[in-house]
Amino acid sequence: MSFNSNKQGALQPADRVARAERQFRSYLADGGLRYTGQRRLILTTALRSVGHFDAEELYETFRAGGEGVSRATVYRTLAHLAECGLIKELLQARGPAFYEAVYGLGHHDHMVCVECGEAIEFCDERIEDLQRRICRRHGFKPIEHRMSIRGLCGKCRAAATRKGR
Amino acid sequence: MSFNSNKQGALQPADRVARAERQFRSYLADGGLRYTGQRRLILTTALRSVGHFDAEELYETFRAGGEGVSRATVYRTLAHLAECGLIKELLQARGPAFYEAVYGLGHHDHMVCVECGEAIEFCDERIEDLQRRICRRHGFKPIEHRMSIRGLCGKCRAAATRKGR
DNA sequence: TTGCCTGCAAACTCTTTGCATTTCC
DNA sequence: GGAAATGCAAAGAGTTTGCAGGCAA
Repeated sequence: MSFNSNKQGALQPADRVARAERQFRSYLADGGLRYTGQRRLILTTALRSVGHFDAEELYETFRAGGEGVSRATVYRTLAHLAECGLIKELLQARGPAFYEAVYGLGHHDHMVCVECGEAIEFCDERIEDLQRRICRRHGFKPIEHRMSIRGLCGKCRAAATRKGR
Repeated sequence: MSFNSNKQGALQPADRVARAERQFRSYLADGGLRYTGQRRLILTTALRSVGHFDAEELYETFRAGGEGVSRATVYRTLAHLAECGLIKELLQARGPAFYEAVYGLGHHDHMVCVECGEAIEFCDERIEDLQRRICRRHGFKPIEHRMSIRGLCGKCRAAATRKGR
């Protein structure tokens, strides 16, 4: 929400940004892409951010600071940063909202295959218990929780192996 | 994805739908709302659904079946069903996508306060380990996971208690 | 008969895209 | 000099909303 200049000495001050910058350049170079001023600005601002942020906040920060970066560039660059693992989209949810009937059925979590989209349901009481404990420790009163694991299901995994690699 | 008529004898056939119907009517009555034909149709179709579905699929099912229910009504009714707990929105994410910088910082999950929006980060290695085991058991190869617990943070919880109740 | 509900279409929010122009290497 | 990036504005997807007429209680 706020993009400060990191004046209040954190653990890894500018060093973390410098390393991230190197990683980003390397990622870009691998794809024949360029490291432009806008990309550097977005990278450093995102990395210095405190807590969570969205594209619009970032865009407004630049506008307010007189640094011209268009909304489109912010979106395009965030996608790159997420792809190379420097930032992460919380609760990634592209496309329409999905529902499922839960009445009369027990609680469960999901494993979703990134290849075929299949959703495997599971429920582990030990995990549920640990979650409750963590909440208690933080004085947090849970209302509900969601857990989803993205990955490759058995079938797609086998198929991928068969195709070599 | 498919809304069959539940011909292949499940565990609780029409009974579950009947009970859910009662709960929905009660929820509606409490709010001075009405139980219309469209709402019944949406409720029963959603409850008989196999797996996950979205608003558009539901809408298309009605259109294909010659039952006229508008898109707007589907959206409005799904919100009601979710509010009274008969269905659940997977990965609820309204509004813009949120990001956070992760480079150089460890993995963690979130507790998000529904009142003030504060996000508390945590990480529990035992949970992580259990997740890996569950994946292995299902032949699933995890790429990443997300876990978030929605509830009331300590401060908001105390504030709510103070206000009576 | 009283409003809540519906359908329609327009509005809205967030994000992506096409295109002309600029920039980087 | 040529590919890639940018900015702009328009398009796109998904969802919500205003309003006139319909319908449950």
